[in-house]
Amino acid sequence: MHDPLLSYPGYCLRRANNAMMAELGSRLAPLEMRQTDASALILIGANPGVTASALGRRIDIQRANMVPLLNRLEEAGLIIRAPIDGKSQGLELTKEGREKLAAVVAVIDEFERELLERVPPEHRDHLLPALQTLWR
Amino acid sequence: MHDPLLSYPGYCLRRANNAMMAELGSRLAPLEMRQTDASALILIGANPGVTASALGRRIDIQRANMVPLLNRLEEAGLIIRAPIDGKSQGLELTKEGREKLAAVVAVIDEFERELLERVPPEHRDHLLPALQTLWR
DNA sequence: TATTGTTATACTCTATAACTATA
DNA sequence: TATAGTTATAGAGTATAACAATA
Repeated sequence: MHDPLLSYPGYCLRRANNAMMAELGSRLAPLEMRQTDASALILIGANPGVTASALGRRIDIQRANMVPLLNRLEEAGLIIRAPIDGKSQGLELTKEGREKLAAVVAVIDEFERELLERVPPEHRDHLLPALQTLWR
Repeated sequence: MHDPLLSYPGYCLRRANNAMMAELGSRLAPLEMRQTDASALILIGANPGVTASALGRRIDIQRANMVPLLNRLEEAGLIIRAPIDGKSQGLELTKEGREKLAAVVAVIDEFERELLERVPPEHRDHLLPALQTLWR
């Protein structure tokens, strides 16, 4: 079949994203983590005390949609919500959260390593900087 | 805020995809086209007589989900379903479909051009081949 | 007055299962 | 027996509007 779509970077970006995110999702599933859960866990680990609002802005998730995400992490015993003032809460990892974070990072590091290995060596180092210019 | 996610190609792939697809979606909206509609229209135009099943396999959309998509295109007068045998239908563009296709391709070509322009010249030619290896 | 956290809700996209009819 | 087209449905993910309480 003739496929003009293959010459479109945007189309290939979408297909590559779909394929890679499906793969990552299936690797995180045994840890009972979604991709957004993993992103949040990593950022809370790197920024203890961050608020839900600031975290949502960083990973581009609406405030309203942060609520079920953080509820999930809290109910799993991975984070606590510590009041900062009467309005804000600082998010912190629990001991279980730090252990889960280590497991998540191990999965993601392996995933990212294999992702880059799929890219031919002559293109490999260009991928990350190219992608970063498309949204930052 | 410290953000370890920025060093992950997979994460940047997702963010780049979200940003670019949101942009493309907003450019296709005035044409009353979704991205999958546009992909289907392009492939039907390039492969007259293709079946719904073959088209779905090519653009990775389940058979079941092709139905509302093709209904949309047919009700908009853009395609016809021409029986091949008692089981299959060949998809064809109508005159309106060919006109819509031209408009869609114009929008996408401009979008793709601007996408590539955002990528620094030293990385630009590496993007498409790198992305293609991630799903083909 | 702007921001935080929250609730409720709707919409899109996608996945799955099942069915009929035909190759 | 495998495939094409279809229907119905359920689950994610996300977007929007509104609210109370606080900075």
